[in-house]
Amino acid sequence: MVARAIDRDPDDPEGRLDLVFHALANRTRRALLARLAKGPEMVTELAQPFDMSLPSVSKHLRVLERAGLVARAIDGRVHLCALEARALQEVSVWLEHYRIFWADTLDALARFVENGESDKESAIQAKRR
Amino acid sequence: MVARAIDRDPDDPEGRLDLVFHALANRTRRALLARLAKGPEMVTELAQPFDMSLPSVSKHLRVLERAGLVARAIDGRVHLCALEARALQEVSVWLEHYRIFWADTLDALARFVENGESDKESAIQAKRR
DNA sequence: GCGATACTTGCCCAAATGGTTTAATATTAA
DNA sequence: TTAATATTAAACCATTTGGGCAAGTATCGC
Repeated sequence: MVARAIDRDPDDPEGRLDLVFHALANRTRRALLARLAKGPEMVTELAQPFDMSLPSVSKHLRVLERAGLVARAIDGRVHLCALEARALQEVSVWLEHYRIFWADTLDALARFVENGESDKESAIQAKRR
Repeated sequence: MVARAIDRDPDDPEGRLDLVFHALANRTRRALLARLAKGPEMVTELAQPFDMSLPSVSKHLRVLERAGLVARAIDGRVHLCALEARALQEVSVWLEHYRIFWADTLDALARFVENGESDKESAIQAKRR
């Protein structure tokens, strides 16, 4: 009844965002990405630090792969996984539309800190806007 | 068996990321955010464009609220909802750690476009790195 | 060939998700 | 006071998720 991730058209930007955000909404998968940020790794090595069975990690990797966050190079029996930033960049583009909503607040809060509370009113003002 | 969203410690950054990414992993909720980016709205107005029952939209709003993406001001029987950017900013901070992984590729591709293919090799090089 | 190694697949299970409909609650207006 | 409005709550349902284990499939080294 609910559209499954696997049914989503990969050419549909909303569908890709569904896949990417879903993939990121799990701390094991985010930890895998953090690991891959240091360089490519094979599946067994990736799974090693997790208190979890290998098949579970394998499934998490597949979710990341389908989201375009991980690329896989199969070399014999070893699957080498690497971070694929394209999908993260799509998230960044999406986020950009909302940046205006916190930029002002941050600027004002930064001034507030720098000026030692003297700019408190404008900080609150910015937050309310 | 699996940790539920509601069980997550809101002071735990990973838990907050779980909540935010999960909230964003649904196109109805992203559409609600896009709507709220134009200004605060009451629940009924927010729900109006969606081919979905009001209680469903109400639940989506609660998910967004728990993730810190939406703030609610109750005025009589009307609940006014507003975009709350704090949580999106956390996503931005998280994403920042990975920016380096696509910045190079983008720079090289930009040069590639500017130089009319003359820089093709370095673009591919950057992509491979 | 044959065992060890590196993975994936398939099946099971409890819990979460996303939707529905029907109440319930609270506030406003007539 | 009574009816309409705005919204949530509760109960229900199908599907997805995330975990486990056991079995399958390649591939490598001897």
